[in-house]
Amino acid sequence: MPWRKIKLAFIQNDAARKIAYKQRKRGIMKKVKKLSTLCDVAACAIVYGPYDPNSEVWPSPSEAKSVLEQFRSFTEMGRYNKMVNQEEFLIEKIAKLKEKLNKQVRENQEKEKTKLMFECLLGQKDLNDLSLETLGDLEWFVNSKMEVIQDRIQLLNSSPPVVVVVAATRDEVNSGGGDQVEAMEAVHAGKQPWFLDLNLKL
Amino acid sequence: MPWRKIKLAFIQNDAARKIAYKQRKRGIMKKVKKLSTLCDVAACAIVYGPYDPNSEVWPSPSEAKSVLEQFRSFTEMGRYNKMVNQEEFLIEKIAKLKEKLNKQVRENQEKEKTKLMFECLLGQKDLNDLSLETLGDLEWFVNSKMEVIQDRIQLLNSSPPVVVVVAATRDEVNSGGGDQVEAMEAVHAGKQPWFLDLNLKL
DNA sequence: TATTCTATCTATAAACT
DNA sequence: TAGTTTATAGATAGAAT
Repeated sequence: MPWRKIKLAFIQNDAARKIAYKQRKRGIMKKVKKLSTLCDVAACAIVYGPYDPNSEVWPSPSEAKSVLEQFRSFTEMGRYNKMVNQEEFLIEKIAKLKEKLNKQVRENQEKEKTKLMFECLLGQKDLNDLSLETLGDLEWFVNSKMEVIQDRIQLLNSSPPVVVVVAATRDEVNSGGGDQVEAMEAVHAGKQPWFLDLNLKL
Repeated sequence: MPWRKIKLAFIQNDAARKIAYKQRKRGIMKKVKKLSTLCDVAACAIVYGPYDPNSEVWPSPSEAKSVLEQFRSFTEMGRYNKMVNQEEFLIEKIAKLKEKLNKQVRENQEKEKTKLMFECLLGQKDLNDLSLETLGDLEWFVNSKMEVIQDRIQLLNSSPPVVVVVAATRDEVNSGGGDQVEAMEAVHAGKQPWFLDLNLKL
């Protein structure tokens, strides 16, 4: 951009981040509008900023909803019978969400540990902050990986960036498709698209 | 834009419109991603093009879904105003749980990516198994870490100040005993600590 | 803090391959 | 039809106000 190119990463400075948010949000809305106008496509944009009290929506909340509605009817998945036994449904919903949340928390703890280890390895975290138990885990983990790492080091020293490998591999994956493709195939197969089952969620 | 500034109106020419659609769609996705990254905001973008068979979604169908749910609850909260107290209570509870869950999920995804990256770097995971989207994330992540790592390399090549920290911390551990003592002795003897090799070579 | 300015970076219409 | 190049319009980070 202007005076300096900024790194594509979270902007630490609060003021700068807020300004960037405001400007870029405006820019995005503008571009969405242009795309819609120039090519006559149905589009909507939603941004939930931690700064403004109400979220930003284009063209408008109602029109954005109508865009979603449009596709609901398009796939003929639209009309749902009125929900009976509302209270029972909600209670059940809560139970399921709680269960899911607990599972997530457990998984989080496990990943937290793994991540912590790597942060230490990268020198991003001070080893003094770690508990005795965590240090034990860290040592074990690293020791167990030493052999693999040494091999890896040799490989990386000879041939350049991993990024290149990634880029090269992307093409192959491209034809195979990811879960996004999978999801779209599901839609085309007549299943309930993820973005249409909103009325099931609350 | 380039050679000629175009009028902000529907592009009559089919070919030109299709090209513009493709390019601008890509540009929008890019900008949404940037906004989300730079300012850490929840955002999603959906474009239903008359040209491509499958609609374009960012960041992923699943994440977009979670953002849309927030949007929906925000805009349609009024619908439940007339509900009786019990139901209202339950609904509010659901909303809070959802929010918490979504946050957990996002955190999880972040950690998943971190872990995945290291697994790839360690050669424990085959890049061919990754989806296109995941590879994109991976590439971004690796790129973002490159700078830090390069700095780290320079630091580690000159002097190993981390060793001091480790040794200091290990003394506490020492009372617990174990083969850690051996490792620490190696450190004190001036050898390169095991976890520094990794940084050096990545 | 918000607005405006400006130098620079990014996006992209058209040409080219 | 799709990818690359080029020249220009648009977006925007930091400074000025």
